[in-house]
Amino acid sequence: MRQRADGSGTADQRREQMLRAALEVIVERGYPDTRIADVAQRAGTSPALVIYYFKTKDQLLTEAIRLSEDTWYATGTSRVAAIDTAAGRLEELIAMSCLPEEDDADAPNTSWLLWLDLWTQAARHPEVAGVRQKFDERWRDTITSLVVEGQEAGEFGPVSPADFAVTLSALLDGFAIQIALEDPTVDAGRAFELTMRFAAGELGFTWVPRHRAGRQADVGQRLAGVGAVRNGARVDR
Amino acid sequence: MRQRADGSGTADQRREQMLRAALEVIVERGYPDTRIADVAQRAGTSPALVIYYFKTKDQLLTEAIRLSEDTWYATGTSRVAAIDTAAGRLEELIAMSCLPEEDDADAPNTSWLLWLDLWTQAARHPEVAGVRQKFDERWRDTITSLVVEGQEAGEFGPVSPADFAVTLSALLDGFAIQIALEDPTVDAGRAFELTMRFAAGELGFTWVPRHRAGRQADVGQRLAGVGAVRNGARVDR
DNA sequence: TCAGTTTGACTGAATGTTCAGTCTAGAAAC
DNA sequence: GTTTCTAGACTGAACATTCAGTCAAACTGA
Repeated sequence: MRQRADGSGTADQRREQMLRAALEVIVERGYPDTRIADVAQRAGTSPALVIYYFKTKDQLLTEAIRLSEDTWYATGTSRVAAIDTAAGRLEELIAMSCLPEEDDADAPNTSWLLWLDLWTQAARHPEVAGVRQKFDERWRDTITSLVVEGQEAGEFGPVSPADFAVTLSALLDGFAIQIALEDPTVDAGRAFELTMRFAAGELGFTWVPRHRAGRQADVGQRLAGVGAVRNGARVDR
Repeated sequence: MRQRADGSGTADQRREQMLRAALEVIVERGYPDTRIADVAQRAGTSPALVIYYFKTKDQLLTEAIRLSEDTWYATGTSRVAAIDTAAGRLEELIAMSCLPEEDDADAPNTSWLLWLDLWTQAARHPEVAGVRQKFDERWRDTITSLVVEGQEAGEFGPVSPADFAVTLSALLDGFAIQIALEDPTVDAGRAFELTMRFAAGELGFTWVPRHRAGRQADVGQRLAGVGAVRNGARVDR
């Protein structure tokens, strides 16, 4: 609403700027070691101002994580919605939790590290637990209805959508850990491939990895072609 | 080696006492919020003594987590070794990461919460990262060789043991999160069942849950019969 | 056997640092 | 002139770690 003299923008912009700063710091230093002073510095303001906007440190961090999850989900599902086959949509869904986003300047790269912090905090802080719970439910629901759609379209076999959703999301979470911790034996590409194989086997559609020798090429392709819809999933049941 | 007058035992016992105390506190308060004073109090000593034994707080906590993982793995695998079919061994392996241990007084219940903390710390502290890395490798190797054994015995079909191990361990980690955070839709029993179904499907053996209506009963059985070997896995390929 | 010495276990009281959150007051917008 | 923002300086509490010793068991040598 208000335009500051120095061009720093409205109060809302100020808030978001701080939230983004907070996210960066959380990813770097971890949730508990994130200091208000760090966030303030990165946002180019004073600690006092940060507290002025967010009553407490916890509120700031919780809101930051919520923002991150929400934007991640929103951009991901919008990409998903543009795909016409259920199998393709599922592939995109899996890609969005395995393969790195192109890091757009205005979309803070949802780091898997953030998830680790989210889980750990959720264990002890009810406030955060609520955020995670909702986020997880939404995620599983998304998978569930995607499966139902695929079944109605005849693309997928008759498995229990709920069971499949629970299992797939667990698998993705597990791989997220490996990716976040940069496990040498499980990089993002392998996680993606194994997950796709699981999904294909379980739901009964055939899937062939596009670039046999090129997981990196796959990632590169994501980075290069923004609008290019991945169409490797072939349905033939 | 030395016996104290008050019966507090040798230095080694002291150390272990502190490590166990540390584990309890970590589970309760979380890794970063664990204070030396807490550990000292629970071990019935002074903060200074804790530092006397473990140079720093980090060393104490890292060692505590290592101890926990090692005893968990050791007791689990010894149970596994007593089973004669590969499918049965696999089931026990899965049970040990899904279903709660009987909480023996001298074996601190490996809480899944500990894993969350382990992962989060591993992300930022190389020392901890090493511990996790080794632990994970060992775990996947265990699964891999179990699969190979099963294949040689003709119990399992011809899947890639390495791929299966990576996928299964990711799935288990993912479920561990849900269990740790007490997700209402994914309790330990359901996680166990879904994981077993995945394993059975993937490896090609048939598996029927023992107590259809009784996941809880299943856990209860574990709690009751210590030596009773679970023998629900039937191989028939 | 026993004074003297060493050594490891242990403690209470500092010390110093790190931070979240407050206070005061000035600048900008309306 | 009043409300909304903003920052610098500050406060108070929490905590890890240090230090300067105490205490008792174990060893040593006569």
